[in-house]
Amino acid sequence: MIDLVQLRRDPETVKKSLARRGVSATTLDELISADVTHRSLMLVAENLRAQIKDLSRQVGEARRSKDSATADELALRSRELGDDERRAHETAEAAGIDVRNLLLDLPNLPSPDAPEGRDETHNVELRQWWPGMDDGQPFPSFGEHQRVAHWDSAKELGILDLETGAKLAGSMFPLYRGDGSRLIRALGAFALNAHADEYEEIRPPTFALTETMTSTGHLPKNSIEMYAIERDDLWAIPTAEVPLTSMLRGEIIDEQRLPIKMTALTACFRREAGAAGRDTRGVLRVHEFDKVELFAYCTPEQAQACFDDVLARAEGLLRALGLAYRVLDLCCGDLGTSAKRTFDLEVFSPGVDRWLEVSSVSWFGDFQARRANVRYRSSGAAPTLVHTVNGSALAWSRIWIAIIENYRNQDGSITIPSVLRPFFNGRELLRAQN
RNA sequence: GGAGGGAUGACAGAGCGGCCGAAUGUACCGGUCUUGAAAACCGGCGUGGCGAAAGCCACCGUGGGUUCAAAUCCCACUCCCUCCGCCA
Repeated sequence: MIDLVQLRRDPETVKKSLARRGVSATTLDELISADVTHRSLMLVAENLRAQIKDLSRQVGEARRSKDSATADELALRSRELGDDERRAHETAEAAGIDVRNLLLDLPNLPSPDAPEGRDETHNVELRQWWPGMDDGQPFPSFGEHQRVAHWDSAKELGILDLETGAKLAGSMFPLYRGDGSRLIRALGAFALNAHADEYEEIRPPTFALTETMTSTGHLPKNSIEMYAIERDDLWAIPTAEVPLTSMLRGEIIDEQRLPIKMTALTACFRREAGAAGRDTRGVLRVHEFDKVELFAYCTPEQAQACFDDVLARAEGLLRALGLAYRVLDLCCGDLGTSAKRTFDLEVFSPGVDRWLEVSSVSWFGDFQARRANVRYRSSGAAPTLVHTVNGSALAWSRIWIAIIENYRNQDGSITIPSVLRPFFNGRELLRAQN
């Protein structure tokens, strides 16, 4: 949620900033006038309320001094005002809901540093990295044995069973088996271990209440993207960002505690409505996948350092896994609703012959904190909204693809990246199993 | 699932339907005293909205209701605690 006070004080700046992401000035003018209406209606209602309270106070005084004639008369007047007050209050409240709805619809102001652009074609590639690059080697050229899509090679190895997954939960719910399953587990454990030095490990609930989803901004807008368990008013989380952002909802944090850094490995659920058919072969796009998330609540001053740290950790994992990747600076038009700045990490996978998004690192400013009402206080000062930063490190279903495809050998076996071998009892190869 | 108890400011903990936005204690901030600290004493100390300010309004788990007037009465719900049952 953007800052309404800022919009009031400096509408031009807000308009200019949001125009970069395609929000029209008319939309903002609408909000501004709704806000004016709301405030004037509120003033009317509050004045009536003040009069009623004053009269009621006088009734009490009259009663105490046994002047019941005056008391009755005052009570009657107050009662008459009551009907007006109720109506005024309802009108004002409705106007307030209008304002809130308009406000909830608006995306965050992009960072001044975010590149211009309407859609993903305008994203800026900042850099690439690949194994051996630091020693002057060129981008890897891949052999024919690596040009095999994972849906073929993994099936051959017996580590991915999409048919059985579909039998259990429908299409796009993958079932990994044997070493395929173990590889997923290894990746999650590897990442959590890597982050545990500075980030508190959290294992949150996989489901969240409507109230929680709303405070993170996932509801009401994105409801078709999420799985719901209506009977219990629960939603399957699309990312650990949801529970982590809400952990300190409504609280005022002592500045000394910031930054608060957390990491969590959870399943993530996405309905991918409308995505069927495109880029969905194998496990390119699935309804359920595991992801390790990094998250920080921080002061505005700490935000840049936190952002850099999350990005560095995500990149660090990719380097440790020996996978070629690139970093994209998302343009204004491609930013998620809540983000001010986002860097995506994409890994190259030769079998499907494309870059796969495996991480998204975002700085949200106080946008999420305003809705979730998370603030901090530095000694004596008024509470201030925190900033939030988060990023995946990493989303495993696509890393899994990249490993299966990049590390495929001529005989069809897969070389296990060295950092993962401890999770395979030291084994180096992943072979066909029966 | 059954029975009972509870939910008030950072924490603890009062609060006959009417000067209660809320006693008191602790913590915290400022000051006096002190070489310094502690103690003692004095003062301050919730959040949000509107407003230039004075001030007004809202908030005592949540949502309704009764009343001229609700933290206080009524109803529903949520959460927590204790006991019983069931069970990874």
